[in-house]
Amino acid sequence: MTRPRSRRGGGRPTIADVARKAGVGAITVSRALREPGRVSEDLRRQIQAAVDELGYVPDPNARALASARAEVFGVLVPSLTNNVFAEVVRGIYDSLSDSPFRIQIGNTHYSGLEEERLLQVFGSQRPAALIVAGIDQTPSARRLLENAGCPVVQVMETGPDPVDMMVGFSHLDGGRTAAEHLLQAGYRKIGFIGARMDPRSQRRLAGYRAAMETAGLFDPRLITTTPVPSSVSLGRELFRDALAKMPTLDGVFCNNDDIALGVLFECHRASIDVPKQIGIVGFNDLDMMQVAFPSITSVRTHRYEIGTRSVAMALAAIAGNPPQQRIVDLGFELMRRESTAR
Amino acid sequence: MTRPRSRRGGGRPTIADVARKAGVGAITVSRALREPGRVSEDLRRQIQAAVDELGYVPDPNARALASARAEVFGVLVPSLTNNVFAEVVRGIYDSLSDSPFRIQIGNTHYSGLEEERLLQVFGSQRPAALIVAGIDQTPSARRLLENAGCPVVQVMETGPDPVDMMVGFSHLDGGRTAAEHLLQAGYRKIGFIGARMDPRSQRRLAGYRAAMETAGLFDPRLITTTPVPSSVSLGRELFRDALAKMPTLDGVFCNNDDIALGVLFECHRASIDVPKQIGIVGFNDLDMMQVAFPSITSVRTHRYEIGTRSVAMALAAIAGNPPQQRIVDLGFELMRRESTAR
DNA sequence: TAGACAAATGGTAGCGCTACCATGACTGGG
DNA sequence: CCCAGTCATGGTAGCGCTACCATTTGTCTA
Repeated sequence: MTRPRSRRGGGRPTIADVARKAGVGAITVSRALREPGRVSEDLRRQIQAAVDELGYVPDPNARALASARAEVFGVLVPSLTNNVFAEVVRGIYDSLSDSPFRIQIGNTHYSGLEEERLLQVFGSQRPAALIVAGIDQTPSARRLLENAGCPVVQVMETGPDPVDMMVGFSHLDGGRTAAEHLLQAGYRKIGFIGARMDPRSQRRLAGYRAAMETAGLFDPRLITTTPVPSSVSLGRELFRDALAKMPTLDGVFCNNDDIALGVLFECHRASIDVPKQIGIVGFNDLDMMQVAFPSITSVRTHRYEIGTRSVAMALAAIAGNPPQQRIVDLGFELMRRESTAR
Repeated sequence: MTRPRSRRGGGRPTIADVARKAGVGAITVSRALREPGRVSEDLRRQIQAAVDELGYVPDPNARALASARAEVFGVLVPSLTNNVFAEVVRGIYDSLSDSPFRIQIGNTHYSGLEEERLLQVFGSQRPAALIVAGIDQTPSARRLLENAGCPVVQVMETGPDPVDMMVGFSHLDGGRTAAEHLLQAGYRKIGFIGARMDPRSQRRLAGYRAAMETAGLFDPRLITTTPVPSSVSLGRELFRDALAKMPTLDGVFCNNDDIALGVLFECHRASIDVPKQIGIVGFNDLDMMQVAFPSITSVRTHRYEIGTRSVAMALAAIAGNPPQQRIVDLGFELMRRESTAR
């Protein structure tokens, strides 16, 4: 016995209601909504009128089930509050705001295991594309990405071996450039200060180290790091530690701008002249770097563009035109400012 | 003619595969996964073994379609990069990480129309709960929230008329407290500097104004605002404008900490003594406020807790125990620091 | 010991949509 | 003028899961 349209769903209009009202088949409604070109002008108008009148909104869940593909971009980042990733995510959102795709963000907390778990969760939805931060996935996470059955973009870094596509830049080169700039400015005892030493920070450190070794000035005691998450106050503390360890320090390359700001404030507090006694270089070039007094030299990275570019590549791949260039290096730019001008 | 299990879905194991392998009905598998208590110990073990062996992961789309309810929390914030909302979102994520609920974030860009559009999109998924920033929804957005058919939590602010539940604090009181503090510290020509004057900023301004009027010191020329999004560099510029307009300014209450930091840097640059010549108060109390030199007085808000609390309330409501207290005021705390200690 | 009742399990029928094929109406080339 | 080829439309059969109702078995009370 068929109950009379019980509507356990709650009474929202369905595609069948629209079809009935427009006097066409359900499929035609479905097509009119998804591939308007394949439905005649006339019917399209009729259907649109019925849609408007009923206030019909397609059910994305039913759509995903029937087509075996959800209109969802899965995005995996290690942190939600770190401004760097927030900018990437903003770029992704802005690029997708006029598309039918929804976005689902996963926060891995810098954990490979959490990344695997989230990849599993995301994969179960059959997303349209996946955007993941970093290139250091665990072997099993990498396997999940390879078998995701959708375009995958690794962002923030470039490397030799993409799962599918990549957009980012070389953190090693960025670190080297920062250190070389300090060397050219005449600083010699240049420290490295870093918090939350994730793989990208490690590569910046490696770049710093390469530059220092080339100059014959490397000394492991110049390095001060901690696994603790980065913050301005931590920058201050780490700088104090670094000075205690090596009182003759005359420059610092900071892992990121928060740390650099903490260093600057500690210099103010301890009446250390910047840039005369200490040169400071940050990383990412947040807005505040140019406003600080003195303004702080930093390596500008193109975070928002990484987000928009990754979406563009994924959309192209979804449309069947995978970009010819699978690895996109957006580079970086050294912004020279007062903090290293002596 | 039934084709032999065509699996247009792509060959992943389904609940029927698990049921067959475990020698039980599909429903029993479904129950074992969702309400283990209702399935006998024996079968539960058998089913778990089959799930593990096949690597079965339930399809959330099919689940949502069948149960008319998606395991999704919809979250609407006006900005992704503003640290304030990022903290709220982080609290939401952390509270939900061990639950089956996924999170979908919408970025309204401070636009009521965009908020309506996103509410429509979210609603079509039949989310388990909605968390939205602010209490100033457009009438039609409010209607969408009322008819969402799920718990709704408005966050960041409290007000008299919740759609369903609320977690936040009074921005008016926060603004008043900041201004009163400056007054008590002996400042008289106290300016208000604000960017992106969203409704919350407007209420902070109203609180400032109330305090100034009570003291008989209000002057509209003390107010400097702009609709432009907030940033540290903008803080610097607005402070310059404010000083040009009113050279005798001796204190500023800043809309937020970014602005306050910009003001501090400009003071450094212009050799204006803080706190002697100018007192500065920020809002939100980001980490850097306590590290700045001089450290900056700010109104600490409990953003992460707003996130965790809103989830707790929503989960309780989903479980059928809506909290007795529908409006939760988490308050704020004035952090007195060097920038107002003269 | 019968009857009532709860606990454990299963079958059926969709949820709302789209893939896949079928159909009929045209079009155009030989 | 016929038939292949295209275009517009529709019907059918699921996608993978769960709500809703059986059905069976065991347990307790009168």
